[in-house]
Formats: sequence, C-alpha cells, structure tokens
Amino acid sequence: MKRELKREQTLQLLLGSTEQLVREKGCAKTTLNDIMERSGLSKGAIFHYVKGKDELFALVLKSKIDDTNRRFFEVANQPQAGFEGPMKEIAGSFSKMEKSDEVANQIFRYMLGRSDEPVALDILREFYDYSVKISRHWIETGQQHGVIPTDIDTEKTAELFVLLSFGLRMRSGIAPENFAMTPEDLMKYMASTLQPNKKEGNR
Amino acid sequence: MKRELKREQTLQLLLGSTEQLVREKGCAKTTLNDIMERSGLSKGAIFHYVKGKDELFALVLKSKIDDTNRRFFEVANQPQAGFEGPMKEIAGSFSKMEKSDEVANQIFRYMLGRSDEPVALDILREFYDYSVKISRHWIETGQQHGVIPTDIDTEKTAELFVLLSFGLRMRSGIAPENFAMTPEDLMKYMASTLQPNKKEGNR
Amino acid sequence: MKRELKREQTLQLLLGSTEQLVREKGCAKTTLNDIMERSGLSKGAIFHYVKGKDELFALVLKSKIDDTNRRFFEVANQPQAGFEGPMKEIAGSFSKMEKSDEVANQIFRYMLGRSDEPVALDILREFYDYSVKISRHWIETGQQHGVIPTDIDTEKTAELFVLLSFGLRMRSGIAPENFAMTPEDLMKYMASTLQPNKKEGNR
Amino acid sequence: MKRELKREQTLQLLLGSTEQLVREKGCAKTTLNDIMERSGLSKGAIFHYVKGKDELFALVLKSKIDDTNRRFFEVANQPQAGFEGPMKEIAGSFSKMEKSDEVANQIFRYMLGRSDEPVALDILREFYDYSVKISRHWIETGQQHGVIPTDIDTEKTAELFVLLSFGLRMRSGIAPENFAMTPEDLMKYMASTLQPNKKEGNR
DNA sequence: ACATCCGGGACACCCCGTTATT
DNA sequence: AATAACGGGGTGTCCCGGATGT
Repeated sequence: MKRELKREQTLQLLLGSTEQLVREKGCAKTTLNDIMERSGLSKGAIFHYVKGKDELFALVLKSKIDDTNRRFFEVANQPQAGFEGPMKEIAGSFSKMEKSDEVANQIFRYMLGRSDEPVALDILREFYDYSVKISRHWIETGQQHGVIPTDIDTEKTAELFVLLSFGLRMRSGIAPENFAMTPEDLMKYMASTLQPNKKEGNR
Repeated sequence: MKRELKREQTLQLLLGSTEQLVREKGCAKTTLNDIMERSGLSKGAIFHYVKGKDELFALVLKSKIDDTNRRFFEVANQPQAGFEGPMKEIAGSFSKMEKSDEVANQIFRYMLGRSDEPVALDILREFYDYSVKISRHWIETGQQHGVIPTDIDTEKTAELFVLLSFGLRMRSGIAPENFAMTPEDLMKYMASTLQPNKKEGNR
Repeated sequence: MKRELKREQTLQLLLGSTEQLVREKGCAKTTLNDIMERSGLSKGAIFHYVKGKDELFALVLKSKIDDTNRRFFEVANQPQAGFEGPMKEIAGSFSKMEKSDEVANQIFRYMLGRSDEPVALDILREFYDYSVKISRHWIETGQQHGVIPTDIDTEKTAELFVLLSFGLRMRSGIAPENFAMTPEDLMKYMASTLQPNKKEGNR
Repeated sequence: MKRELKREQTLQLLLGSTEQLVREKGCAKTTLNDIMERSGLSKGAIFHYVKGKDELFALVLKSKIDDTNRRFFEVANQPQAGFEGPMKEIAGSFSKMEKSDEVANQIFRYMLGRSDEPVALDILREFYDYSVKISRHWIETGQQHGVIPTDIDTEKTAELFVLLSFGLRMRSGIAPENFAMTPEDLMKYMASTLQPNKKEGNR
C-alpha cells in the first residue's frame, strides 16, 4: 500500500519538475541534469521510473491530454447537457491547443523531431490514434444529441479534425501572433462543415 | 569565376550527402560524422558553409520546397492552362507532402522538435510564412482563372490550407498507413470548400 | 566503504596522469585526449570527477601546495626546533618554487593565462589567499621563536613575500638560467629585512 | 611610400581592435573571429601581418610597454630634473602596473599561460630581459643623480625589482582589492632598500 | 525494491592555422 | 596583397548502462 503511494508521489514529483522545466526552457534544452536538480532525484532513480528521456516527456504529454479529455467527458456526460455543452468544450479544446496547453504542444513537437527513434514513434502513433478516437467520440456525441447529421463520414471527418488540430499544435509554437485564422474561426468553420444547412463557410 | 563554381559544387555535395543520409536514417540519427564521411569534407569545411546542423538541414529543406514551387509556377504560368493545370498541381503537391517529399517532411518535423532554439525557430517561421504566401498565391491564381469565387476570405482560407498541409506533413511520419482521409479526399474536400455551389462536403 | 576507496584511487590515478603529462609537455599542450589515454579513463569518467580541464589542473596544483606546506609545518611544530628549522624550510620552499616544484609553477602560470574564466579566477584567488595565509603563518612562527621582531607590519610583510614568490614562480618558467638574483640571495635579503640589526641588505 | 603607410595603418587598426577586445573580454576569450569582425580584416590578411594569435598579442604588449618607457625616459633625460623626476616616474610605473595598464598585464598573464609554446616563450624572455634592462637603467639613472648609493649590487637589485613588478602584474588580475601592501607602500619600501641610511623598512 | 555513483562513448560546436585562388 | 576554402583537433555536454550499496 504505502509502497505504491510513495511510488505515485515520486512519479508525480518527477513529472511536475519536468513540466516546469519544459515550460521554462523548452524540451530540447531541458537536460536530465536539470531534472535531477529540480526534482532532487538521482539519475538512477529517474531511470527506475522511465526508460529514458523520451518516455519521461511522453508521460507528461499523456497526463496533459488526459486532463483535457477528462474535462470534456465530464461535461458531455451530464445528461441534461444540450449540444452547447460538449460543443463548447470542443471549441475550448481547440483554443487551448494553441494557447494554454503549450506544454503539451512543446512536447508533441519535440517528439515529432525524434520520430526516427522507435520509442518516440510509438508514442506519436499512440497519440495519433488516441486523438482520432477522441475526435470520433466527439462527433458521435454530437450525433447522439441530434445536432450533427448522421450521414457524414464519421471516420474521415474525425481525421480531418485531427489534421487541423495537429496543424494548430504546430503553429502555436512557431507562427507569429497576427494570423488571420484564429482557433475560433476554425471552430465556426468546422461547425459549418458539420451543419451544412446553416452553413456559411469561411467567407 | 572558378571560386564561385567551386563553392557551389561543394555546397551541393554537402546538401546532397545530407539529403541522402536523412533519407537513409532520419534527421536525429544523422550525425556530423556521418556527413563528413559521406561528403568527404572535414568538420571545419562544413562549418565554413553552415553555422550548424540546424542550418544545414534548413538549407536542404529550402531547396526541396523551392523545387516543388518552381514546378507549380511553371505550370500555373502557362497561359493556355485552364484551371485544371494549377489545381492538379496543388493536388499533386498535397499528395507529395505525404509521400514522395518525405525528406522535406522529416526535416520539417525535426526542426519542429528544436523550436526552442532561436535558429530553428527562425527557419520555421520563414517556412510558415512562405507556405502561407504560396497558399495565397494558389488561391489567387484560381480566382484569376475564374474557378474560385472572389468573395471568400483569402487570408483565412490560405491559412486553413496551410494548417491542413502541416497536419499532413506530420501524419506522414507517424500515422499508420490505413487512414480514411487520404490526401485525395482532402483535395476534394478543399475544392468543395472553394466551390460551394457544387458543394457536397465530406460526406 | 569500497565506494570511497575506489573513488579515491581513480582520482589519484587521474591526478597522477595529469601531473606526468604536464611535466612532459606542459599544460597547454596536454589535451583531454592525452589524459584519457594515459589514465585509461573515458571522457565521461573524467568529467564525473572534475568540471573541466581547469579544475583538474587546479586539483593537481592544490595537492602540490599541500605537500609543501605539510612538510613546513611538520618541521615548524617540532617543539625543540630553533629558528633554523622553520627558516630553513622557508628557504627551501623558495628554492623549490623555482626548481623542483616546476609542475606547480607550470599550472600556476597556466591558470594565470586563463584568469578571464571565472573558474580559473576563483582558483587563483584562493591560491593567493592561501599563499598570504601561509606567509603570515611563517612570520608569526618566526616571531614566536623570538627571531623575528614583533614590531613589523605582519600583513604587509606577508604580502611582500607573496609578491616575491609569485615573481619567482614566473621567472622559473621563462627566464634564462644565468640570473644574478638567486633564490638563496633572495632568502638572505628577506632575512635581512626581518632582522634589521644584523642587516646588510642586498649589497 | 604609400605602401608602407597603408601597411602601418592596417597594423594599427589590427592592434587597436585587438586591444579593445582584450579590454572587453579578456585574452583567452578573444578569438580570431572576433578580431576579424572588429577590424574588418579577413583571416588571411591578419596572418599577413602576424604569424599567429600569440604574436598579435605580443605586439600589443610591446606597444604598451614602449609607451610607458618612452614616458619614463622623456622625464629622466630632462637635464634639470632632480631625483624626484625619475623616481616619481618609477613610482608611477609601479602604480600603473597594477591599475591603468591592465591590458598589458592581461596579455602578460596570457603569455605566461602559453609558455609551453616556443613563440610565447621567446616573447616572455624578451619581456623579462627588457624589464631587467629598464630596471637597471633606472637604478643607474638614480646613481648618476647621486641619490642611489653606488655600492649596491646593481644587477641583483634590478632583478629584485623585476620580480616584484612581476608579482604586481599578477596580483592585479587576481587578488581582491583590499590588500595591505599597496604599490605605494612598495615604492617606499624599495626606496628604503636603496637608501639604507634613511632606512625605516616596512614596519 | 530503491537509490547512488562510476564510467563510457558519442556528439555538436568552435577555433586556429594552411593551402589554393584571384 | 588579400580572400575564401578547407583541414583537423580540442572541449564540454549529454544520455545512458551497469556496478555498488542500503
């Protein structure tokens, strides 16, 4: 019992320290030494919990995404919630992708740069599949609430959204601030894609 | 005369060797030693041409993109070309983004992972701006040919396309092969976005 | 237990190899590669013990000085020793500074040339303070034995001696052999400074 | 004619840039690249004027010392000057050694750290000999003015002064500010050494 | 089981000087 | 005389495995 608790605590400490450091100086510049210093753990200790730096970052990324999605489904599963509930959450999610959730994006981009490495590749694949799954789940939720037509190609649409979200994640780190296509615009655009009768498109 | 020629040759040798190696083993696994070996140049010589590994990769990336775009404008500027000409090139471009142009994608993803570093960031920004510019140019070309409505928000649409293209560039390196949303689907989808009267959307 | 022993051994091996190499080819020409080869240790191992080449040299220097001073105080603290004991040791020390202790001098001069670097500067400062402390201690020992007048300005005299010793350390590496002012002369001169009644000065 | 002028100008530019840089960031941290940038000269051009970095620094050092000594002899050779004239200049010189002439000291220390290298060693030897010569000249000047006894050992005393001056040059770069033995003290001390009848020593 | 230390090898970057070219 | 191309070597950093201790 106590063992597990301790383990969990140490892991959280490790993840927390890493997240802090990534926020402060980016992934590439965060070294194991930094993490050792910040967390107070020794190198050996860290390697007891993760197989390497990549997996460490992956864990932080995962925890971030889990947070986001937990929030989404909490809202979506409230029986009384209308379409606005989940839809707003999706919108928020998209926004977040570019702004507040910067740590997740940084790590995501970092992993992308290491996709040569099998470990990193696995993580990315998992991340991709997971994203599609979530996206699909969003659409299906919308369909259950009767606000998304049931005749669209769910799979393709889900993937479309994921591609866009990936695009956003990338742009968040590199693009200048003054872009025309805001996440909000994008949301509207996506909504119009899903509700063609009210469609106005991106004009 | 001879000086410049020599310089150009050596630079091409350097870039060529690098491209080869990236194709063979990826960016992260390609070391300076590999490049030295393959090109026959010394470390000092390499640093005479580029400021570091990042800039080296950036040059390769740039040359790749230039190739692609040169081809596009060659087609687009043929006076007799109907809309099909440039549009096909766009389609081809999108396809290429995910398939044949894999070296460019690899480097792009690699740079993404190093966006902490100012040098890499600069390159990425430049790449982003360039992509938007090209995208805008595509749309305007389409409009001049009378096949794209002139009342759309050119800027937003251009950025939308770039986001999607970024998404594709990423997916190309990580996703499993069996995705539903192919580049071809995407092209059709984008075309429908641009020609709403014939619109069928992604269903 | 075993851990500490091993550490100590490796450190001694490292320091020993470095000292050898300095003796053979000087500081500037001694590279890390040389040290790796001679000691059989890897670069990683070396950097596990020291922060860099400077610190490595500093450790060797320190050990040398400690040796010298240990010998001095062993003699000085023999209760029955007259003034001749410690005074002879001082003389010997001065002699040594220019001759047998050449490794220490080489390192000292090397550090001097790197005093831009904060690390090197720290070491030099420490070395200076230490030298003054020892010098003062020498004088006080002489005073306790009643052979050095107690009315001199201890601090200034101590610093004077240090300046001279620094001068000697430098000259040892650069000057031609046939100088007029030998360490022995200098000793006599200093003694006369301290015992003005018997003074004859440097004539 | 014009050739020589041009050459002289370029050399002065080179030396000036180097001196600036040394003042700003120290010898060790001043790279050839820095110098190229600052002076606007290419690497090849620099190597036309000097054989290497060491010689470049040496030239700067030499020019500095020449300045100092030119000033000394200007004063000393004024026929009406009493002993105070040259003696004050000596005092000033000593002061300068530790304070205003910091660039010369930095270079001197730098060369010391490279005394493994024959080039550097030659320069240092030359510098030592030159210093002794000057010191001797000072003493002889004093003797001609009848204020320094003629029965002292000129050679030894000259060397003693040089050793002290070397000590000062070193201390200037490394020691804390609050030392007891100031250059002024030292001057008085040296004066007392030279005029034993009025001697008070360092008490 | 968990934590720590020792050690290894690879890598990027930088820097000085030389050789070829103009 | 001046510039640019090039060579080769050095340093510090980093990630990680495996031995060692608790």
